[in-house]
Amino acid sequence: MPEGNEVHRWAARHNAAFAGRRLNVLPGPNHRFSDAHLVDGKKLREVHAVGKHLGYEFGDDLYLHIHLGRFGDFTEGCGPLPEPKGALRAILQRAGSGKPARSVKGQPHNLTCAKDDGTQPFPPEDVDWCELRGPTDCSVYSKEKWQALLDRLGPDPLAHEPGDHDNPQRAFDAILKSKKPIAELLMDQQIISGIGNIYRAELLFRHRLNPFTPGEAMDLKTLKAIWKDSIPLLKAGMVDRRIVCTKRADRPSKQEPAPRGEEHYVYRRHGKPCFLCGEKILRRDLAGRTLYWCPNDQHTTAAENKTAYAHGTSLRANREAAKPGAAGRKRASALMED
DNA sequence: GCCTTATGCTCAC
DNA sequence: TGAGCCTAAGGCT
Repeated sequence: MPEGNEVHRWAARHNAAFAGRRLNVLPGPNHRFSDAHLVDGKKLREVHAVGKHLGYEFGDDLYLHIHLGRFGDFTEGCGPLPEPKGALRAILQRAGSGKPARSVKGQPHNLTCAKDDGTQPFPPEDVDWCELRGPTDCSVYSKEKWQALLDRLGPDPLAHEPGDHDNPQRAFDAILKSKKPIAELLMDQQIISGIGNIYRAELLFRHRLNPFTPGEAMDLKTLKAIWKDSIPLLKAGMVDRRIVCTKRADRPSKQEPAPRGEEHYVYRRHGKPCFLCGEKILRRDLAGRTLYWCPNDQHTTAAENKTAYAHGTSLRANREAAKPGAAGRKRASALMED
């Protein structure tokens, strides 16, 4: 369930564990990874990460493309493979490994993958295999197809190789030309790659921005500040498998690390008081995803606040209510009576 | 056990 | 713009 920070972390770990080695690449028991045989037994050259996409380069024009989507996740282990389960999609395993089995579901890590920072079950050098579950995509690309994907993606705040993906100017230009709200533009992977629903909500709050501001009404200085802020925020993103966006001084507890419930300013805090001003956090659907914001600190208008979901009703009921026409309202009222 | 929700994306209309 | 797909966890009955 990653945003760009976690995808880059997997790339770093899998490079350390698997790059330069021959791998067994196996489909799960549900036959949904029909390309496995194309890369099985081949040597992995390098793992690439751009935005939320992973590319396992096996040479010979073969890139295993993995996109975790909302639900995808890896499990890592050492030694013999565990019993396969139904939802499993793919396994990457060092050819010829055979240590005692240890496994752990995606664990807390920082992007740096420090070996001895206390957050690792074991260092990536000791990882013999990984299992993949629930990805949106797991298929083999040609180099041309991989490159076409890269060309389509906007700059990535976590890009570490000089080139297009580390140059934000393209993103700034696209935003300043658009009439769409900034909250929608920040989620658009063709504009900026790697930002997801948590970071967009939290970045907008950290810069006290009205999420409904049209891109063309933004100013370049603010866009540069958001970009600059996003880099350390994404890098430091994972603490105990949580994305933490609050500054220590802003947390009610003033504690470090952030206690549960104090990781985010607005994300999934609807109905709760803003840490800074006490106003209730609002939420609504925007382009198919839930947007969270503080009406006071983010200077939204009364009309904009009126579009927020009613408290105490389900997301589904609110989505139905937002649909035009009497039928939608009827469905919504039926749901709300539950 | 059912319902809801979730860090995402693609395709058809 | 809406439907569909992917999986797991938590809250509720």
